This record gives sequence, C-alpha cells and structure tokens, in this order.
Amino acid sequence: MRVNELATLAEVSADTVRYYTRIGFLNPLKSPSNGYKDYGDKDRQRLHFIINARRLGFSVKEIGQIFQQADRGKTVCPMVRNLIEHHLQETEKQFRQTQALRKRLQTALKDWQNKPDRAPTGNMICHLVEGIGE
Amino acid sequence: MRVNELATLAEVSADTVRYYTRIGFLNPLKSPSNGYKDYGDKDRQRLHFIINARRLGFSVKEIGQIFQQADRGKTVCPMVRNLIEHHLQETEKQFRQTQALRKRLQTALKDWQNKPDRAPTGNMICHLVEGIGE
DNA sequence: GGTTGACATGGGTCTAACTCCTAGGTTTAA
DNA sequence: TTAAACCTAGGAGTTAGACCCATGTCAACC
Repeated sequence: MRVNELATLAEVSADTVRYYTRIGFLNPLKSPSNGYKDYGDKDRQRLHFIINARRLGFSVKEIGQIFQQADRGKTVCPMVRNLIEHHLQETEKQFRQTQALRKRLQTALKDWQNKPDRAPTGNMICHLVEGIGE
Repeated sequence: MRVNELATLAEVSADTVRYYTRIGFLNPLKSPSNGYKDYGDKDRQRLHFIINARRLGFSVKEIGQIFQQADRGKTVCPMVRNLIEHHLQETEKQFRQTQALRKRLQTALKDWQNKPDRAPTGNMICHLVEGIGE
C-alpha cells in the first residue's frame, strides 16, 4: 500500500501518515526500484490503533510508550487503564474550565449591554475588559 | 519595577512577562547602568489587560490587534464585543466536544470492567483500545 | 515518443503561547 | 569577600501535525 491508499483507508491525511512514519510508529518497506514507501497490514493495524487512541485523548508520546511495551510482548492493558483514568480526570477539569469560561463570556456580554463604547484613555485600553476582574 | 516584581504582582511567571515584552506588548525602559528592564505603571496596566483578555479566551494575536487600535486612539469596544461573541460560539463547541470525550472515556472504562488484560498478539496491541471503534 | 496530471519523495518551515536552557553579569546579605 | 539569589539576551523545545518546495515517478492518452 502506498501512503495515499493507507491514508484514504484510515480517513486521515497523507501528511498524518507520513508524520507517524517519521516518528517511527509505522514501518513501511521501501521499494528498491522507486523509493516509494510500502505499507503493510501491520502498519494498517497500528494506524487504526493510533487513531482510536488519539480519539480517547492519548497523546502521541503516550502512544509511543504503549508501543514500546507492546513491542516487548508485555500486556499494555493496565497501562491503558491508568492512562484512561488520568485522562478522564483531565477531561473533567477541562470541562469545568470551559463551563467557567462560558459563564464569564456570557456574563461579560450581559454586563456590557448597557455600557457605552469609549475611546481608550491613557490608563485604560477598553473599559469593558478592564472591568472584568472587579 | 523589575521583571520578577511585576510577574509576582500579576501572578504570572517572569518568562511570561519576558514573552509579552519580546513581542512588544510591554515596553520597559532599560536601566543604563545594568541593562535590566524597568517596567512602569503603564506596563503594569497593560499586563493586567492582557491577563484579563486571556482569561476571556482572547488569543495573543487578537490582543495585539486590540493594542494596535487602542494605540491609535480609537475605541476598541465594538471589536471586543465581536471577539467575545465569536469566542462564546467557540467555547460552546469545545464544551460539546469535551462532553463527548468524557462520555467516550466513561463508556470505555465501564465496558472494560469485566474484560481481562491480555498480552499483545501479532495483530493486536491492546484489545481494549482496539475494540473502541466497534 | 512526448506530454500531461496525479502521485511520490525528503527536508524544510510554520502554528500558540509560552517554557526551559545556556552562559554570563549583578545584587544583597552574611 | 563570598555565596546565594537574582538578572540579562538569545535560542531552542514543546504538540500534532499542515503546508510548501524541488525533484522524481507512473499511467494514460495523442
């Protein structure tokens, strides 16, 4: 399989496949005649694993650690469970942060409804934003 | 004021203050005796503006645009209102995405509760992750 | 055989918003 | 005087790819 074929199959960009290849996640053979990369079944499976893991919030670095373990034949499931729990906590945190930001934005818009526009003064750029912290 | 003093005051890192200085948001004087930067009141105010704006989700680039307008003496309030509305939309989007990710994580953990750990096989790295797409 | 268009290559830069590092100069308190 | 703590400028590193470049290859059509 060539790069575009694999990319289309996995529904990612060819650049993404090249990137994963560059960092050593995929190991295509090199056609001796033209130098084109030739991806095999193992690459296809690994790519699907990567995509699934990314969807679960795993970083590329973490996926690399998983591969390291797996390539030594060890079970990676406990590691994966740990990572997931960690990510769930992070996601909860981000969830709350986004919620808080939304509130700040909504409040700001509402508070500003009856405030006039003003030109910046020497010590104020925009009284609307300046008033946020209060 | 020196960099650490201002950073402490504003509760950001000295590196952050240096970064804003580097990109021209802050304009400290340079002490002729030792070359140390000397931040004044205007820098302190601008820094607070930046921090508030960042808290509202403004990008550094957007803040730069605001400063450009403001430094020409024009009112920036309409611009700020526009940006806020845009950010509110983005935040809503991210909110939903985070929610979806949380659900995927929770579902994965739950589904995996009674699944055993397995060593990687030739065509499977971790059957837990591999089973996600199904 | 020549041309055209689609695809491939490696290597490079670019993104956001900082953070970290290096290597050296300055200040302050003991 | 000396050591700890602070400061400096400039550059590299971080994420996860996206985009661009010049050049090389392949298949089809005329």
